[in-house]
Amino acid sequence: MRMTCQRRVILEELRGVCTHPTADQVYEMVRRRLPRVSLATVYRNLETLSDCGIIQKLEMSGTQRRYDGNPATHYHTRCLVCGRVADISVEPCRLLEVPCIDSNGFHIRGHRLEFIGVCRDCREAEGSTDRTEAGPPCIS
Amino acid sequence: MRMTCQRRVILEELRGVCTHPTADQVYEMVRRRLPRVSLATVYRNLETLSDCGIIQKLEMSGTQRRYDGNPATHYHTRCLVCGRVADISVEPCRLLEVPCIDSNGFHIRGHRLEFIGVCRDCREAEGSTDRTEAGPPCIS
DNA sequence: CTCAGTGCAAACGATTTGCAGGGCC
DNA sequence: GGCCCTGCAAATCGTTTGCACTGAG
Repeated sequence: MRMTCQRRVILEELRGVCTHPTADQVYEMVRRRLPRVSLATVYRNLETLSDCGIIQKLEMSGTQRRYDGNPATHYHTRCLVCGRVADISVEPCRLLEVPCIDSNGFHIRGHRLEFIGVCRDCREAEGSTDRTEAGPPCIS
Repeated sequence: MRMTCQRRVILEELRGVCTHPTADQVYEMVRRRLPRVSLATVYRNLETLSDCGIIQKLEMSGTQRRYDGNPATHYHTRCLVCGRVADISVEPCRLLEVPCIDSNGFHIRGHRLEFIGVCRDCREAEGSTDRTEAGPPCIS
């Protein structure tokens, strides 16, 4: 794998953030340093880099793909309001990764786990506009 | 919600299989009974039915969406060779669903977990060359 | 009768690909 | 100097949407 200028900048930019950007966000970041770069190049390099295990491709819950400069196994939380993705400090469940045969004949080789939640910003935005603020103490 | 003919057939067909079909597979199934149905109608109804909690939308790792006629919470295994999806008999981890605030300020409301493996057919197809050993602890 | 639901076609958005040059090793 | 990599544009693919019409309640 050749370390071209584009590839290096993409990797540097991705490692420089903790936001798990989408391909077009990476494109915008890279474009500030390499104005003539193309989106296709960004896609191709993100693909190549994740194939090599240098970065991580995050594919879950039917949304736009995201990329993570940290190749180590760890889990993420996704905000169901704004889509933001953050790392979460849950230990990887190695138990679930022990190869085994399940009842349907599948040879299990791994798992994907992500958490769904609401980030602080979105909670504050929601909270200031509706129901939660005005309610009297709940006596249930 | 009106129970139109299209909606009823889509639901019946989806409940009649355990293959977790994609929208176009549902379309083909429905088309055998309603030849003039449109793919857009299938998409719209699958959306409506899952919004109502009657069926489940499965949005898994970067592939085509799939649908499940069983609305109860359960996990799935996906074959990394052929993409087939099957139920897996792992108890939902209720522990992970207890609302809590993580270290990044996310209010966790749920999680998504899927298992990745190779189905029996694909193992046999690629198979005689490699690992046939029985795996240790089995999850299911 | 009314309006949610339909079929059709066209739009859409994310990602991929064909191609003719350009530059890393 | 070979050939991997690039930029550009167009293609692809799953999914969604605008519109006029239809049929369930």
